[in-house]
Amino acid sequence: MGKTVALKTSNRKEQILEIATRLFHEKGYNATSMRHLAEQMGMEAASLYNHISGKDELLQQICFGMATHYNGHMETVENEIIRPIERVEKLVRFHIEMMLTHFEEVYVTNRDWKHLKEPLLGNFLQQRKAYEKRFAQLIQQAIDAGEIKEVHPHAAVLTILSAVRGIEFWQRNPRNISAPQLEEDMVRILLQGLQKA
Amino acid sequence: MGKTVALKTSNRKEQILEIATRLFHEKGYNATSMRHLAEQMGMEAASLYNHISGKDELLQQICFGMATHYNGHMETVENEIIRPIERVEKLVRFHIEMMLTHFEEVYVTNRDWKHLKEPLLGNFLQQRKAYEKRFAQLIQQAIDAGEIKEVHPHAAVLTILSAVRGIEFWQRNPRNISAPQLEEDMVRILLQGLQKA
DNA sequence: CCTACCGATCGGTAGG
DNA sequence: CCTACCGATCGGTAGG
Repeated sequence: MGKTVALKTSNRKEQILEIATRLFHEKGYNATSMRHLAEQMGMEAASLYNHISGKDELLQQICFGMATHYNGHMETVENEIIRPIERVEKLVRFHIEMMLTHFEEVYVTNRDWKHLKEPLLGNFLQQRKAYEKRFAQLIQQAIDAGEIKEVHPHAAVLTILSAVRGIEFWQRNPRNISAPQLEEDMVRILLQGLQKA
Repeated sequence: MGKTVALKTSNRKEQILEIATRLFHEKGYNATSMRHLAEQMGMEAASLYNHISGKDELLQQICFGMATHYNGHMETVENEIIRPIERVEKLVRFHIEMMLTHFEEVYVTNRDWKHLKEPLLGNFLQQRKAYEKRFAQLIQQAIDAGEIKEVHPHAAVLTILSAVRGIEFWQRNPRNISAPQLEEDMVRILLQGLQKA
């Protein structure tokens, strides 16, 4: 019986996190009230605090979950035995696919990490900075190998990350370009450029 | 004397708008309180309402000012007698330069336009959609002229606009890449691509 | 441009 | 999981 209760609590917590992710995405962290979240859960606002410590915790779960996910993938790519430029392309594709498959979590993390509180805010920024550095190093290796043009590695990382992030503005309607097509076009523009040779 | 008062009021309004732009950039629209804005102006919150109709008006001024600025430039580029790809490059450079020279206004517009209220929200979205369509048409013309690869024009616009917008995450410190260098690298990546031919 | 104030809403707690 | 409630803060108004 104790086990049942524990499981139920755990599921409840996950449910809250799922709905919070959706609401944060729709309205933003600040504009999402605990009362609205509770309403969507079919309970009173006060009852939420039996499952979570506060609004903060929900944002933390989302942001640090994403950070762990990205770091894990970076590790994998670094350990693959492939050409540097293939590593870069894999990273670009991974970022695009994360935008497509984990849209809400990525979106919320990108926009709302600023509302994390210290010392978690500092921790998060440190992780992101370290991630971008590893990304830039892979680009530098591709430059050294003569596979990529001699651009500033950090400018390249910035261009890639922000271009990909722009997928959040992409209109997902049937009359528009499809997801796989968007991925191919974006990878092509970033690697081969718009201009015809 | 009436003239003096009118002038003073006008200056005061511009002052409020300047400070509001800075605060909106730092904290976001929702998190910026009229009390904090008033404090920065050296007055009480209630006094702000002698110069402006409400918090809404400040956001409107910023967002529609930017929209007008971008639309005006688009008109200019469309009327220039140059090759299609040169038009595209001019637009890319204009967007980058706007991010560098009107940083706070562009940043606030990009992030906080969602807080505009109807019917202005609809009007703004309509303007943005029309702008992106004109941008896509210029790209289509460059494709037709054989100057740009056959990508989906909207994918290209999305990639360009979001890559440029990413400049908001760029660290402006002396140890980092300079603004003109960033512009050149970004234009080069978008037009010629990262990969060496 | 100020004092004084309003109704609304917020995140969160006490106690059961 | 609920009722009842707290202190804080919000955008904005009345009246001068």
